[in-house]
Amino acid sequence: MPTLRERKRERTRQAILDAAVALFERDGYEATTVADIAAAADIGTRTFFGYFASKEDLLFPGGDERVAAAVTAITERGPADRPADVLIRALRTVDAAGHGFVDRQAAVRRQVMRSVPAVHAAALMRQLEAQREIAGHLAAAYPDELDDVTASALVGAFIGAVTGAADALARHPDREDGRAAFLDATDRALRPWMR
Amino acid sequence: MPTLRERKRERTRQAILDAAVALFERDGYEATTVADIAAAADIGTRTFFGYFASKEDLLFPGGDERVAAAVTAITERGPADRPADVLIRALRTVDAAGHGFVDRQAAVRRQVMRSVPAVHAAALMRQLEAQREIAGHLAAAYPDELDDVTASALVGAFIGAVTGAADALARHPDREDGRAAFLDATDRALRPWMR
DNA sequence: ATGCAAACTTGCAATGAGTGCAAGTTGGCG
DNA sequence: CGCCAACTTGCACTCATTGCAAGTTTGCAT
Repeated sequence: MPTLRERKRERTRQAILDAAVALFERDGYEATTVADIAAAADIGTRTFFGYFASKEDLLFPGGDERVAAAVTAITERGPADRPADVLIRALRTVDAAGHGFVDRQAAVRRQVMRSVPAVHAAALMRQLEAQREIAGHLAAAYPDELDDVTASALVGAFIGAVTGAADALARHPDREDGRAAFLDATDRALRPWMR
Repeated sequence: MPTLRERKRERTRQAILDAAVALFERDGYEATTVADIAAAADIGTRTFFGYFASKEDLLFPGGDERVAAAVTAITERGPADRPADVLIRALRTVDAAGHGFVDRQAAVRRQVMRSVPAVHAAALMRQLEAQREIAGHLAAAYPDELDDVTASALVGAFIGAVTGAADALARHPDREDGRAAFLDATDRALRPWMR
């Protein structure tokens, strides 16, 4: 069992996150001040920054499960798999994983990303870091054929295709065939690598 | 000839940019305040925001020539060119264009992007907008085979490969074979589309 | 249980970006 | 010449974020 201090810290952290999500949903991201959040979580405003380095960080708590899934796909590659095969499998895994559950956290994040450019920018930054990590693992998995730069180019191409499609789709609010269009578009963009 | 008002405005705008670049070079981006810049350009601090919406904007003045080059490549496509062929040619054009001239502006921008995450994030945001624009033109050029989403996926893949490689390369400060490694990496990542 | 050091909380004062407003200037044009 | 729109600027204000110093609380060894 974690120590009292740790349990307490975790509880406070959760309280902050819960308060923040509730306020963001009710008043919007920009209209909610850090002071509001701290008050709602019943801590001093100054204390907030002991838990989150910035207001933006509230929208990206914890690590990215998608990175973990990709790394797993790399680790569990088959002997006949080429680097591109591994990335294809990784995409499928991630897609299958992040399906069905609609967590409030993520819903708010998407909403805020649409309206606050700085937050969208922050998300892109995290995506870049994710690419770096995945590329590092991929290069390590194929030391004889891929150097860091080539692995990064490859991962960049795959993730770029997926996010490009997702971004384009996000700008068509209507469109009920979203998922199908997304799968079709990424499939066509990445087909040259499939076999 | 533009009106006096316009000439004046342009002169002031340049003065602000020049002052900013000089100060960024001397003291660094973060150590330079907007008030400093305004003072150096001999205008009121408040006036600064009538010329640039934010301090970050100083690093990204004017439109992206790379977008223009890509659009040109799309416009001047040959009858036998597939979408991917056009994008390949666009990359070559851009690469050839942005070669040789080392403008101070761009040098400062790269330097600042390395040290200030928020600025790097802003750059990624602009890149996304560039992708959107290019994808829009590409989809318009191939109305029968590409919809918005597929075009975006394709453009995302190409730009993703390039920036992935560039990012990886930027993290190896040493390495004198930079350009060669970059060309090799993007070539390998995009080869499946070449013919 | 006792007591000390490390970790945590908080208020206070600053800094710096960005904004709304209202008063004063200046350029464009009939 | 005279009016209107555009431009400039100072002022006051909101907010995120940080450094600091003064309390509090916990972990842990004695």
